[in-house]
Amino acid sequence: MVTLADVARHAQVAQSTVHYVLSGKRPISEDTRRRVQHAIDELGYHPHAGARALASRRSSVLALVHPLRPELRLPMRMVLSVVTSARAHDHDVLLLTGDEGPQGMRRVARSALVDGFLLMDVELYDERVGVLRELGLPGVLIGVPAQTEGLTCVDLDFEAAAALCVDHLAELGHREVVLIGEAAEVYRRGSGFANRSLDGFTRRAAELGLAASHYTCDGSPEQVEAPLLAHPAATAFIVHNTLGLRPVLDALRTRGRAVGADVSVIALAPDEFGGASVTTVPLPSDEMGRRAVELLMAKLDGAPDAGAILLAPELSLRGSTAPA
Amino acid sequence: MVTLADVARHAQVAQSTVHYVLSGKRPISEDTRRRVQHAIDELGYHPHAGARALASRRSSVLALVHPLRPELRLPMRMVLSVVTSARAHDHDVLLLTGDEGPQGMRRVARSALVDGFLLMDVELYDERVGVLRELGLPGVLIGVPAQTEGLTCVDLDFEAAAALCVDHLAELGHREVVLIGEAAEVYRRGSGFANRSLDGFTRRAAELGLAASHYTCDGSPEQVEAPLLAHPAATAFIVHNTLGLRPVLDALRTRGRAVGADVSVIALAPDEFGGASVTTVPLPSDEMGRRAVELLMAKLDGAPDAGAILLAPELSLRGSTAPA
DNA sequence: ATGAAAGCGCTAACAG
DNA sequence: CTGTTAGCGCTTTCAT
Repeated sequence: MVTLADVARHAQVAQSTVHYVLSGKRPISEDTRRRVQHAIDELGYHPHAGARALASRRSSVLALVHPLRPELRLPMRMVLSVVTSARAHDHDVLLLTGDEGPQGMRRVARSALVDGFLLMDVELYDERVGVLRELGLPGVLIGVPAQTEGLTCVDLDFEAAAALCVDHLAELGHREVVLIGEAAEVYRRGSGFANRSLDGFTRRAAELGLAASHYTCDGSPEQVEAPLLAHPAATAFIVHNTLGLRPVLDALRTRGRAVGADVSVIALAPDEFGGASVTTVPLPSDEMGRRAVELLMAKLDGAPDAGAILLAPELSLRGSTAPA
Repeated sequence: MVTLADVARHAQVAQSTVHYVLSGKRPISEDTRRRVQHAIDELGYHPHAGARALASRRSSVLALVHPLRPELRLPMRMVLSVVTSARAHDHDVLLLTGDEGPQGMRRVARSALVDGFLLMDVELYDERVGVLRELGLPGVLIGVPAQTEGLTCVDLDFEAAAALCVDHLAELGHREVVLIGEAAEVYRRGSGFANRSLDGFTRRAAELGLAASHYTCDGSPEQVEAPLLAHPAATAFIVHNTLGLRPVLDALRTRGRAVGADVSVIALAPDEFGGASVTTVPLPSDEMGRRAVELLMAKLDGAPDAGAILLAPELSLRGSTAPA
């Protein structure tokens, strides 16, 4: 392995000089800088991560924590965005899954393997938040829990997002809107995003004087059919259910209704679902991952908690909504 | 931070003694072992990862490398399986994406951040394989490249998998089979799995004397329809195209054909696709992740290359196939 | 069966 | 602007 000492010898300077050209924490004369840089390139030097972590008390690694409940969904878009953003700040990403539970977080924190935490998919009452507080390491939540004091969270403003859906449909002249939401269990579990979007939906529909109804949907044929049967004349549907979107579209077509013509459907879902033909208010996975990393980097540099940061929703107009 | 010295002081023994009760590399009297263990628990000691890596020249971290091409698919099932398996062997997982290119692999290897590599989604001619060789660190490929000498690879036996699909349909009495495969570009790019399954399909159909045809499919309506139009009387379809599966099923239904009754469809896809009603030869993501980790652990312990390990396909019978 | 001590490669405080 | 040096916390060799 090539060490700092090797580089120093090669460049005829002291170790610390090499260190300081690398860290930039000290003024270095142009001449030595060049000699050192040359030696570094020549020898192919890379600082030893462990030694660096030991001496500096910083590992330059972030832990990305998958929800503790053993549900098999990994928001890939966001994971990639997190890794890319972390690299842009010279950090790497360690993946932690729910299997190990809170112990996993304690382990990597106490062993100084990571400098901070990114919690994915945070729910209203999330075990990980307590662990984060206990550990005292910087952390950023993706998703908003019930209590946000002393925390930093990023999420889509689901209330505004649902309201935006209603607005769009109202502008198109629809007078009755039906929300096909997540499975009942999701609301009960206290998922922040599901409940907040339901609130936004209900409130905005009331403000605009629209008839509004809400159905939970677990994706089963029965629960997909239920809202359609109950509202045979409804012309506007909002689907906040990633897996239910396709079945709902299929069911509408089967009933001979032309989506984007005599019936409008708008989805609240990650962009990759729904494909190219469904009007959506997309979950900005890339931006959420990026913002989360940036907020964490700021915290590592001593910035104070930022509270709950809600990203403004945007309408992604495609072919599935039309005038009433 | 609680250090080895703290524990040693607390237990009235030497540092090295604490170390050896932890590592088990030396006989320790029952009495001291208890005292030390007690001190460890009492103080909540966790060894410092960086210090350990520095002294032992092992980081206990594996790099999981996402394909370098910037395609946005992360096989979540497998990632989770890899992390879980790695933890079972006292290792953590660092996620590397394509963004950084081969430089990322060099960086984490040379800085001793990781002990070995797991390459996901390896193609026939994969840039990462060369980098792996150059670095000289242990690595396991998930997917099989053109040259496997001096390597260790895990993958589903796609040739056998496709043959198994053909067998199943032949047993049901079908005499003509149609393979709806991946996008043309995937075959051209030299994806190992796509080409190998095509081989298995062609060969077995020939052996059994079945009429066989193959279509590439990019998921567009045209390419989904094409095979159905060309073979209006065909009763057996094999779909090796994750995203194309749903559209194919829809298109068949739209034409009034009852899947699982007058037409049979079998999918070669990860288990989560197709849902509960499609007969599949599933990609064993969990097992692949687990095997890959185990092989890598063995390599870290000095085991020789294992070559290409092909997992036997299994038929997962559901409702979408029926007698001709 | 246990202890003492020399590094591992880097950072940062101190000295000039 | 540059050099010297004392650790960081753990592993391992050498003693006993």
